[in-house]
Amino acid sequence: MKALTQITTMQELADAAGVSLATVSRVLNGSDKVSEKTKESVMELVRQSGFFPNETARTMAAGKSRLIAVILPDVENPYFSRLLSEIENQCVGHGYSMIFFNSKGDSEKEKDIVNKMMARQADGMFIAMTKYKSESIPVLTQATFPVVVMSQNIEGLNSVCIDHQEGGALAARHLLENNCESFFFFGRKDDDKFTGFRKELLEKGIAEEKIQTFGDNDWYSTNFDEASGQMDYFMQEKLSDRKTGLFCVNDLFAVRAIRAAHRNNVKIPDMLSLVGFDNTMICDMAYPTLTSISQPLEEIAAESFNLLCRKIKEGKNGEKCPQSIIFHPSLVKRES
Amino acid sequence: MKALTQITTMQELADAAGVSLATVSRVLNGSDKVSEKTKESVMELVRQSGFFPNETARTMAAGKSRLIAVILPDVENPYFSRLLSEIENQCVGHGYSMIFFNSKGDSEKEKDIVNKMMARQADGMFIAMTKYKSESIPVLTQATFPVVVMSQNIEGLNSVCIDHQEGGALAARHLLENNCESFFFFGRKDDDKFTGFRKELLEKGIAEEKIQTFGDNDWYSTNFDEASGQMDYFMQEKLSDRKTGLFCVNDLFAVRAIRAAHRNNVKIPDMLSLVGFDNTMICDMAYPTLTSISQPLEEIAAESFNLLCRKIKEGKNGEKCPQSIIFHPSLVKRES
DNA sequence: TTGAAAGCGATACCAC
DNA sequence: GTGGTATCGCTTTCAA
Repeated sequence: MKALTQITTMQELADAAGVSLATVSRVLNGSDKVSEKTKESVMELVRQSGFFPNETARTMAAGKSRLIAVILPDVENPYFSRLLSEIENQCVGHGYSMIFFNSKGDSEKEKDIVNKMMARQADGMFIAMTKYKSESIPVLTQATFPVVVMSQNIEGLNSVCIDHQEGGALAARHLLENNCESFFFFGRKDDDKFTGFRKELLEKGIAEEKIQTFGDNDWYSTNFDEASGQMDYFMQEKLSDRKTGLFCVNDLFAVRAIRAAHRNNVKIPDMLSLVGFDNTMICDMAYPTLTSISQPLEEIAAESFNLLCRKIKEGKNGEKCPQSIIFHPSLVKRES
Repeated sequence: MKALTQITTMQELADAAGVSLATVSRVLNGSDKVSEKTKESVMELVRQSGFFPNETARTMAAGKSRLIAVILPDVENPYFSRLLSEIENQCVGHGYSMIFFNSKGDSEKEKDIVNKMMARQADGMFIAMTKYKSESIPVLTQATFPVVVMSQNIEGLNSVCIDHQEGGALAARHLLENNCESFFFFGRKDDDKFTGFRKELLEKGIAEEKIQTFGDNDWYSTNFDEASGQMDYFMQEKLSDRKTGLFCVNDLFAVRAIRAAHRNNVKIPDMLSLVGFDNTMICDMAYPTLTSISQPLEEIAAESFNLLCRKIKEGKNGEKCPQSIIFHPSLVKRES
């Protein structure tokens, strides 16, 4: 007879309980076809021995791993670390474990990860991307598990995100209300945020030439020193006598703008009005505090998780009709 | 005959290659006891079919999962998100996948995670804790895999961290050099940082009553609104005519102090000199920029990983002699 | 309600 | 060098 603490397999537990391996399995999986009596005695033994079923073997036999992969472009961005925290909360709260990857926006890496996760029999995947046309999208579509994209609405894939154009429009409206007369976007021209920003401004009668962009890089990979240089240049060369409005692709860059404003003696919000994006914790840390476009992160995480779970349950059937959930962003006014 | 793209198991691959399952396994695991010729033909088939061996089955058969668990108290703290990023880099770079957990400093959660990870046959674990006497330590010691603690030096466990007392001493010296005459620590009295801070000040002839602490909570769980209130109170009631020095347990709180200083018209660094801890990205975002104690995060991550790998290789033998690696912190002077 | 046994897809030992 | 096969610890039919 084994000592209780030495029980490491269900067979040993079954022997100790005087039942069969199959019965122990049923008890542990909450099957109803077990008599209360045997269920109790088995559970008692489980408690006493502190037995945990081997999850690898479970995965192998059942084909489900209770493992969810999460790919983010950059956890060091407070927006993504917050997102990660919310997702982790959802996963662990629902009995899943989370495998995390930092992609740095590299689509080769993303593809590798998808393969790796298929090999691990992951049940599903969350991914946030930074490119609109990532080469990893086809791979994502053909994964053996459902994928939910959390950054943008991608055709053919389940997506949960905000309406970025609407975010841009909110920023535009705010800058207009603050009497700005020329407008700049720090980020890529093809960013939906800029599309919405520009559209709103044009509709409100702003002249085309009063709307410009700069810092046209992949934002996730731009190093901040370079951005700071661009901001300095902006402060020195681009400001007119009338009030200028600056909308930044994310809060991280907006804070760089604030620093550059200090360096170049540009008064915020007197000469320059500033709007960031993501409404991260750094908005309140900056001086002056940063006005920003807020994403309902908790809802995004929760709905993403619900959607993924639904797709996991649907299995191969549901994979043909990807779903999109679009949230509305909101403006959080602060001092900038 | 299966189509190439349908090959999902090593047996199928073996059939297609006209060799045995065992041979395929040898090829895939880089065994030398395979002729160049068969190795080439198998590899060719692997490439053509895009075959990936099932990692779950590998884990099951070999007993090693190439899975490493990481537990952090709070990814939203930029210090930890940076640490996570470095660790992820190490893990993925060395062929491991990383399962991530946010513990919120809850030792019950930590214990659960250890059990879960044993069930998943994790190869090792990194953990950062916030309590000196966490109840999860005994569980950590008895895990089936090696554990490396990344926040403090804990007896009986592998640890990689900085000398927190030295960090406190650096802060003290800096405040002394800046002519402060009274000294405050925002954080717990029993924090090593304070021990070192206080010791250094006393040695330099500062009177005991000139050294105080406030905000004596578990720092990871304190909500920032509460901290802001405490900072306001501090600014209003605790500053004397002579210059005051404030040392904060981390940068997050130090930034709250800066905000409170603005609100209460306290000039930094004229009336108040401020030192944070961790030297996170927010030091450069604050205004004035924040002087902080820096931890060599990249080295900490790299050495932690090396240590963990060594312990994994040693197996059951090496687990009896836990190792500690202590780094030196450094002061990064900025405007505060 | 219970038990026996067939997988799940690899690894690694033992023959040849 | 190569192949056959026991094995890892569980889930899940199928019978009883």
